[in-house]
Parts: sequence; structure tokens; C-alpha cells
Amino acid sequence: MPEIRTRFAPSPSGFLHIGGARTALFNYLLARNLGGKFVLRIEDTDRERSTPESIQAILDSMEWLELAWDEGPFYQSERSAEYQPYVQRMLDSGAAYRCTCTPEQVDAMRKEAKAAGRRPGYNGSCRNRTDIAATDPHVVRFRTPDDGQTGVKDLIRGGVLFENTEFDDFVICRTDGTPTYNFVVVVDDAEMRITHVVRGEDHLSNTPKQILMYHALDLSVPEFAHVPLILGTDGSRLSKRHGATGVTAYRDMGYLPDAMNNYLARLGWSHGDQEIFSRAELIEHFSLDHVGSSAGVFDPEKLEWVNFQHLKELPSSTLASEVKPLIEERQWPLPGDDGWLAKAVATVQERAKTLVELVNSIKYYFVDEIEFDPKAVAKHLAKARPALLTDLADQLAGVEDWSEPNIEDVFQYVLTKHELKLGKLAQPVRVALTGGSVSPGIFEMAAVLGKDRVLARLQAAIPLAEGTD
RNA sequence: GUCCCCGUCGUCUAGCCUGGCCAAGGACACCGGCCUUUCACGCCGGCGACACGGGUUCAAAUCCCGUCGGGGACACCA
Repeated sequence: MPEIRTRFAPSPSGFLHIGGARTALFNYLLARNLGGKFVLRIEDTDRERSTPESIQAILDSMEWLELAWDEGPFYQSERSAEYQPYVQRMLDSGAAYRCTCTPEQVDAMRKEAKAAGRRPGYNGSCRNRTDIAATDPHVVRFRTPDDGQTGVKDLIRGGVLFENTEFDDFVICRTDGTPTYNFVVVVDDAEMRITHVVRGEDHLSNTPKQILMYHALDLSVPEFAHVPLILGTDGSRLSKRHGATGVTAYRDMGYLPDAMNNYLARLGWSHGDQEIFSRAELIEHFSLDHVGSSAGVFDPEKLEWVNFQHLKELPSSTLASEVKPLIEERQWPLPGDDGWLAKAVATVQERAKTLVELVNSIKYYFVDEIEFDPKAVAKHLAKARPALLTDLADQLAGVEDWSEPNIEDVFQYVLTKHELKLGKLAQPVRVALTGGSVSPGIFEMAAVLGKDRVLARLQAAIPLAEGTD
């Protein structure tokens, strides 16, 4: 059995969107699962639309998702010399012919066909001409069969039959000499010895044309698998108006690459009831057999949940290193070493769905100028008796070993002394230490904050306490 | 318009190929409860689907036909 080879072949006319990322992922997973190779090829034959920025965006996205390719990236724009011999071969064998019809003329044919209720297309007027010289301005068209059918064997949806009369003689080489997509993709996939072409369903109707060319060129036809498209919430194809569709936008929003891969894989593919997969599990279990054939709706809420599942399984030291750049970005001081940071992030590890959300929720660990939430102050701090907080601060000051259990002991002591329930003390203290009424557990938070800062914040808050009962 | 693909809870899906184990399972979201120092987490429970109509069969989500609905393709774009 020959080596399994898959490929991802995006056209660089924008960022890598969700759908493209999933196609890349499926190709990557299939290759890894089968022990094959994954090739990256940039389809930039359209010079007008292809931009260096797009290429970079695609590369960045793939790197972020850690979809490592084994070969490439190959650029079609650099391979034009490769294609000419194939065009010549088809010209020589009569599989293709020269055509001098102008785009305007072809356009008219299309309108005419449409008006007559036929599929719009070229009418073949240059098919049998022999008077066109290679030097005349012309395109090269592929001569499609006048009858018969072409079947596509698709690994996801089975056999699909197309009537050859459905196809007009399409252009494989433009007037300027550059080859077009449907032709180039055949040559490239053949030359790169791709065994499995996994791509979006929007390519399904191109496939029979390509198969016809494989035959005309006497090349072996690869396996095809057309994965269903990803839709927006309203059921139409995912686009900008559905919100963020570029993969890197999710990186910037604080999603983990493995979470993104997990979510994307599960959108259209399944392995029983399992929802959460590590990269290794994805590779181990992925197979085209379990890729569904119906389109799926992209659900940001589920993505969020998947991200949360991955986030909470991260070792706190790893989480800390993910979070560190975000802290620097915000120019917050780091009052401790990496070990301290790990402890700090551990307190909110199960309280945030994204890295960004997580970082933004713990500004008080870094910045000593507390931003008080007026409502929280009014509701909790202002109602506390100054004596209570003073008492707590005094007791806390005497703690030698600043640890969670010791802090808790002090709280218990003060609570008993004042005959109060924890809530009556914890909430005012929470506001004093963080400025708000929401935070991790009061003891663990205080432990992370450190004795000096806790005492300082308590002292600073006492004037705000105006309770009398 | 023509051709192609698709159709299980709001969403992602299991089941469909190889009919009976399905009075259709899991997950997200939503609702309620428990836990509780806040917020979360967690746990328990609830809501909720085989698009429709025929047919085949002792038996159909599963097989066949039709209808309807959604999507895609018909470029000197990819």
C-alpha cells in the first residue's frame, strides 16, 4: 500500500476562516492517524486576489493550531512551468483545444442558455476549429464528453453520478497563459502524489470535471472526501456577519488551540459520546467513517464550553505561562515569581471560560490601586462595622505562617468572637481586597495576595466601613 | 433556471450501511434544586427531535418512492 498523503490547499484571499481550519484539521488528523504525510499548498494562481498578508495569516493560523505540515508550503504561482507540458499534452491528444471567444461572447452564450432553461455555459463554438495558431490570443478549453456519465466515489457520501452533458468545455488556461484552478489542482495533486483529497463540499461538483482530466492525462485518481460546510446560526454559509470567522480572532479572545481543534473536530465528526479530546486522542480516533454528511452550525457557546474543559485540565504552571504575556500586555506589575503566578491563576482556573476572561478577572492580584465597585461597596463594605475589620486586621497581623488554613483560623476566631456567620465577614473583606463582590474563595485569595498587601488593603478600607450594628 | 448534496431535540451529535436491544442515548444552551463565604465548579432533575406523505415488512429513525425544506455548484475565482 502506497504512503497516505493528504493536503490542505487554501487560496490566500483573506484570513483562514473556521471552515478552512477544519478542513486543514481533518487532513492533518487523517494523515497522522494513518501514519502518512500532510502537505500544505497555497493556491495562488489568481494573482489579483492573492496577497502576501493572506498567506501569512494562513501560516500563522496553522501554526497557532499546531497543524504541522510535513511538506510545503508549495506555491502554485511558482510552479507555472510545471503546468505547461500538461496543457500541451492535452492539446496534442485533442483532449483540449484553443478558443478565441471573448469573455463577452461567452457571457452572451451563458445568458442565452439560461434563458432557454439550460445550465449556463460555453456553447463549444471553437471546438472543431483548426485555424487557431498558438500565437493568436486564445484560451485553452477542456473538451468534455458529449455523453456518458462520470461517477465520483466519495468516502463520505458514497457514489455520486453526474451526466457529462452537464459540463461545458471549461477553460484550463487563460489568455495570459496562466492555468486555472480545476486544471492545476489535478496536476498538483497528481505530482504531489496525494492519495486522499479532503476538502469542502463546495468542491463536489468540480470533482467530476477533475476526474475527466485525470483520465485525459492518464493520471491515477485519488480518493475524495467532501466534508460538509459550516453554517452560521441562521443556516446560511458562515460569513463575516456571523461574527468572528477568522481563526486567529479566537486566539486573541483567549481560546486554546487544542480546544479549537477539539471543537472543530467534533463539528461534523464524532467518536461515540465523547466530547473532549486531547490532540493525541483526536489523532488516535479520527477516521473519515465517522464524518457526517450534513452541514453543521457553528456554535460559539459550545466552543466556549470546550475551551473551559481544556482550560481547567491545564497544569497551573502551564496556565501561568499562557497568561503571562497577557499580563505584560496590560502592563501590570508581577509581584511574584512564576510559582506565585501559578498559584494565583489556579484560584480562578475554574472560573473563566477563556484566557482573556481569566486575566481580566484578577487584576487585583497585580495592581494595588483597587478599583472599587460602588455597588459592592454600598452593599457589603459600607454595612460592615469598622471594629470588625479592625479586629480582623489586628488578628491577621499576628499570623506568622501566612497560609490558607491559618488565615481561615483567624477568620473563625473573629467570627466566633463577634457571633457572626462567615458571609458577614467575607463579603466586606472581599470588597476591601478586590474592589468587587466576586472573587475566588476568600482564604485562598488572601493567601495568594500575601500578608502585607492584605493588611494594607484592609486598613485602607476601614474608613469606608460605616456599619453600626 | 439546471445539476448535485443534505434533512434525528434550538445547536453539535449517537443510532441508519448490517430493520427489532429506541416508548430514540449523550453534549451545549435553557429552566429548577442541592452544595456554598461571593461568583463559578460540581452534583441531581426537567424541557426538548426521527421534516412530511405513501410503500415494503410481523416489525422502520433505520429499506424504497414522492413532496417539502435547507445548502452547494454552474467564471479567462479558488
